[in-house]
Amino acid sequence: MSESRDKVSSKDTRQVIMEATFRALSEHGYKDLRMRDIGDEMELTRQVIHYHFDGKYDLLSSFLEYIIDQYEGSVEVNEDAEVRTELNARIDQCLFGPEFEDFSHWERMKVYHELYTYAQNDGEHREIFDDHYDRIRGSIVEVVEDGIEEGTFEPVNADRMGQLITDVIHAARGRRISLGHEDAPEEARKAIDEFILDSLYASQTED
Amino acid sequence: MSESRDKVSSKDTRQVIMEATFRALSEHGYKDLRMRDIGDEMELTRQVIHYHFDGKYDLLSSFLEYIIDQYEGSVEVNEDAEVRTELNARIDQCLFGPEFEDFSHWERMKVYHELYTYAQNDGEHREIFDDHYDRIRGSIVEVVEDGIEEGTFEPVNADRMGQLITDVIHAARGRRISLGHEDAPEEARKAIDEFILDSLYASQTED
DNA sequence: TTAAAAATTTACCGTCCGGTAAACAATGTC
DNA sequence: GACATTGTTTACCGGACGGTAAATTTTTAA
Repeated sequence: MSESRDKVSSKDTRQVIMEATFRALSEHGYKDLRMRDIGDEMELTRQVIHYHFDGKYDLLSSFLEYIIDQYEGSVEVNEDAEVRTELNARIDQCLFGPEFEDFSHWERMKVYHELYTYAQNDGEHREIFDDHYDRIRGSIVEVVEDGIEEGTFEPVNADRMGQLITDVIHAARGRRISLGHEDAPEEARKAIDEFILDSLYASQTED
Repeated sequence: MSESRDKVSSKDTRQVIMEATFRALSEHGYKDLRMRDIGDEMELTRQVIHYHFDGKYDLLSSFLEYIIDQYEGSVEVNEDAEVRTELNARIDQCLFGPEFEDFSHWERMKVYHELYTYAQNDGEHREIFDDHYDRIRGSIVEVVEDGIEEGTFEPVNADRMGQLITDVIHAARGRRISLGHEDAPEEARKAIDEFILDSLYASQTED
């Protein structure tokens, strides 16, 4: 019984630090984040961070992977579902988060988006995000391609279509987060339905 | 002859500081911007900034308005043009910048986008950006409404359509800037044409 | 020409922040 | 139970950064 009891020793500490970093980041923002702020969010002292991570930059890099993993882990795919249903499901997951309103979801997205934007100034972080973005877009493109192959969707340029949908999702989330437009995701959902997806269903009866 | 000669006294200094701030911001990023960096970008000493602005925050707030004014000033409207042409022109301006490749355009957009994202942590800056975003979206919605009124466009929800286009533009620019996807604006342009604008032209012959 | 006002520079300071070293506690091992 | 290893805390430092005060130059107004 080396773990899961009162003392959290070793591996769990990194997890504790990650969560504390999340809270600190979400309160102070990337620019004003101090190691001290992270320390204030945990029961341990801030110096313990230096034992587990090689300085502030290393910590933030690890955190970046941590929060991206959480994002991707929350997107569940269902290969067997009908393509129209599955496409809608994936769009909804990206726009509204996993299942019934998780209260921390938008807080996480806020931090995620801030890190995303700051990554433009750091080659390493930028690459991590680029790969991640690729996977998210890929999960949309995938369904579009499947739909085209089986003849359910019009034979459009799947990459371009997937990219467009991903962009709209991204922008709507960013608008909700940065400008406080609470209805942005819902409105984006409607716009996608009314103005974009019809290009996929063109030859069919709309319902 | 109080100005416009060798000595730049008074009003011009603020302009010099703004441009120096732009360069410093574009080199170091918002997070790592030091007053010293701005000083290094001008011929004057960094302390002169404190004479013209009330500290770092005041400087950045002024800079925010400065760069937004530049953005909006670069968008030219033509009320007389045919609505389809005018809509395309405005989309292009937002996506590619004013006229033939201005080399500083994307550098300015990079700074603009970074400030935009950081604004989420500052109520005052956030409001400035929100108003600005409203005006940009408005300039798109406007054309769509005109087109619907004169019967050139389908009677869609103009606000939703304008918002969608604005979102796509914003996302594509962000992707080019943050992830280095050089072709994002061009691809977005094609996607808008192929998958979105057709909802406006539905009853007409496509060309 | 000269004195006041405005603008800029030089020199300097207090504080804040990331990081480290050494002391201390807990855990595992024989 | 001793002792090495790992993990955490306490105490502290050096440098960096924003800001200021006073000296200096430039401009404006008589």
